[in-house]
Amino acid sequence: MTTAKQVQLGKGPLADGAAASLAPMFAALSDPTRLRLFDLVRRAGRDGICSCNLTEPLDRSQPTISHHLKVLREAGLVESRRDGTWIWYSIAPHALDAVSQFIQR
Amino acid sequence: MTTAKQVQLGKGPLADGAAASLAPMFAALSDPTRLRLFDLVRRAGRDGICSCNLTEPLDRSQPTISHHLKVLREAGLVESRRDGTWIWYSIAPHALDAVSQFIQR
DNA sequence: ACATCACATAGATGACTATCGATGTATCAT
DNA sequence: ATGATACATCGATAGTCATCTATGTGATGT
Repeated sequence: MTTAKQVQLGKGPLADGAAASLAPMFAALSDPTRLRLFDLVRRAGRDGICSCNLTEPLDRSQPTISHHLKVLREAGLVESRRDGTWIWYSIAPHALDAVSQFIQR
Repeated sequence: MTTAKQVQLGKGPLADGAAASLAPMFAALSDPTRLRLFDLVRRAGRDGICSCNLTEPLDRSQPTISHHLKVLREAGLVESRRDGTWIWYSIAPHALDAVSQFIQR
C-alpha cells in the first residue's frame, strides 16, 4: 500500500522536498477524467462506489479507468476494499489536507 | 492575455467541461519547480517579485524558469508587468478560487 | 551605433502519460 | 472443473512535458 507523505508547511519558502511530495497530488488531479473520477468517488460518501459503476459514466475503457484509479490510489487520494468480485473505492481520510494547506497560504 | 475560465461548481456530478477547465490549473501546480515558483511569487505579496530573482534559488536555467512562468501565467495563476528591462510577477487575484472551491466540496 | 542586461523563443532530446485491445488473475456460481 | 464476472496488467502508440543550449528581442546606458 502506498501512503501519501505528510508534509509540514513551515513558515519558510517551500522546500524542495515538500514540493516534491506535493506535486504528485496535484498531478493526480491534473487529468479531466481523474477529476471526474475523484468527484464520483467523493459523492459516494463513506461506503464508496464500486469500480463497475465508474466505467460507464466516464466513457472510457475499463483498463483506462483501472489505470486512473491506480494513480489516485497511489497518490493517497482514494482507498479500495475488496468485496467478493467487486472493489469499492472511497476517499482516503485527510486525502486533500496537504493540498488544502498549500492552497490556503 | 490568457484568463482562466471561471467554473461554477454546481450540485450535480462534475461535468465534462468543468473538469476540462479545472484540470489545467492542477496541472500548472503539478511540477515541483512550478510549485516552488508559485510559492516564491505568492510570498512576494502585492508588489510581486522580479523574474531575475527566481532563477537562482530554483537551480534551473533561465529559459526553464521562463517556460514555467509562462505556464503559470497561462493557467491564470500569476500576472506579469514590465518595468524597464525587468518583469515583475505577482499572484493573480482569485487565482486559486476555482481550485479551492473544488477542494472544499 | 554599440554593448549590455533581462527575458522570450526555437529546436532537440529523453522521459512520461492517456488510451486502447489483448490477456492474465481472482472470485463466485453451478 | 467449467464458465462467467470484475478487475488488473501488458504492450503498443501517439501525444505531452521538463530541461537544456543556442539564438532572438527589447530596453537601457554610453
